[in-house]
Amino acid sequence: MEAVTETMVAADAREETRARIEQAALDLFTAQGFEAVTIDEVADAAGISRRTFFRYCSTKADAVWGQFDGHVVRLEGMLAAAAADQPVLASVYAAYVEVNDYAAADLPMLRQRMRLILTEPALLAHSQLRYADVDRVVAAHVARRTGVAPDTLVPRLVATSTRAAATTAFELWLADGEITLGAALHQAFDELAAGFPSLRLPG
Amino acid sequence: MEAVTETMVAADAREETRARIEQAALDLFTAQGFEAVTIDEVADAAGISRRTFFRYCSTKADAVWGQFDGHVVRLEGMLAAAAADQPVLASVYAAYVEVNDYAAADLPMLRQRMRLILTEPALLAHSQLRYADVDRVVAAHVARRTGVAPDTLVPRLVATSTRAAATTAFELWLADGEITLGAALHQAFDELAAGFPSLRLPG
DNA sequence: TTGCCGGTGGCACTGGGTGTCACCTACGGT
DNA sequence: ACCGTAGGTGACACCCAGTGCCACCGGCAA
Repeated sequence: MEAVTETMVAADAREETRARIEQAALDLFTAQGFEAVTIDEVADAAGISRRTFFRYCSTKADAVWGQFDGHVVRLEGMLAAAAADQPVLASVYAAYVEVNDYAAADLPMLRQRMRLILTEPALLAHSQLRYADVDRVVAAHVARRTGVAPDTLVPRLVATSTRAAATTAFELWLADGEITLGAALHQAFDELAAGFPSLRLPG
Repeated sequence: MEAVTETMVAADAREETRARIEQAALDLFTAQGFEAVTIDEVADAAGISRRTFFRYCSTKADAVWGQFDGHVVRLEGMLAAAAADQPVLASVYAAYVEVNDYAAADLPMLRQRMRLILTEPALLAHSQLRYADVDRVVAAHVARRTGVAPDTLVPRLVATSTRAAATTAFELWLADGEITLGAALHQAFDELAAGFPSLRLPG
């Protein structure tokens, strides 16, 4: 459409379309609610056909998640590269903080995305499927480090409860508005790793 | 259909129909997979119409969960009745164990149900919506006990991570076949409450 | 008998998701 | 310049979950 467009290779055009879909979906879902928006409306807003929408996003809910697969891969890489002498829980904690260390420019979109995911029931449900991938990666890391099978108690429990901590940190970050995402993660992980010390303080 | 049926009041007939739907759904989903079974097939197997199915279960996934609302209510009651001098985490732990103390006769159906929920992606996603109710109840209890708002870090974190522990215990119970559900819950909660002590043991 | 009422089934409709095909465009080979 | 191919796209038809509406049928009270 413009001078820039002319020089675009196919991959670039694809990426640009993907971004348009994502932005259209986030805006429409935020304005009208996830259920109230039709895929036809998202497709129209993104300037593509309904059929093409499903070639980019396998599900209506997928449109909200963007490049989440890349996050899981990055998390996996960080865990694999963690220092061998670092305590297991600390390595998981550090990887979660690092993978969620967004540039300031990305924070508004992240807020929009997470608000939708934590607010809209259908998206909250769908999130479980995405988080299951994260859990597998974390459980595999814990299992490797402790020398047990990945489907035993401790790896699974560490994976699910650290993810619960991360999700809680996101909720806190969304609701507060003041606190940093990193600070929220820090608080949540400290509570978890120490067995909820603040519950033992005088009421 | 039989002599017993003649004496049934409306409420009894409704309960009997509900049970037939649940059993038909569990069996069909187990045999052919959740996605592969149509609601028409479940309705036919239960001897009702498709439209009536939706009067008993608001969702295809709901057919698997049975009387789960009652469990949440019971959990809430147990937490409210917990001794005031009992540590908060211990009261949550005890309530989870008690609400999951099934009669031996109910265990096969529970196994079938939980296997589906933890195995089928659509049901796993849906479970997040059911568990959100549990989390609210637990968070409210922790908040009441600690004198903070229910939507702050500690209540939310305790709720999500204890539920993560319970879910992990269910996974363990399903996969193992030997271990008791109560024993699995015990192991998971002990790990969680002590900050994952087994991670500090020699490799 | 009449009128009401709760549960049921049938029907039509919306909307998410998939399979299929025809088209078009960019590219490499001749 | 021509042709063939391959990948992205749009249009269409289809399946199925879920909803609204109405007609029916049973029991029950006046």
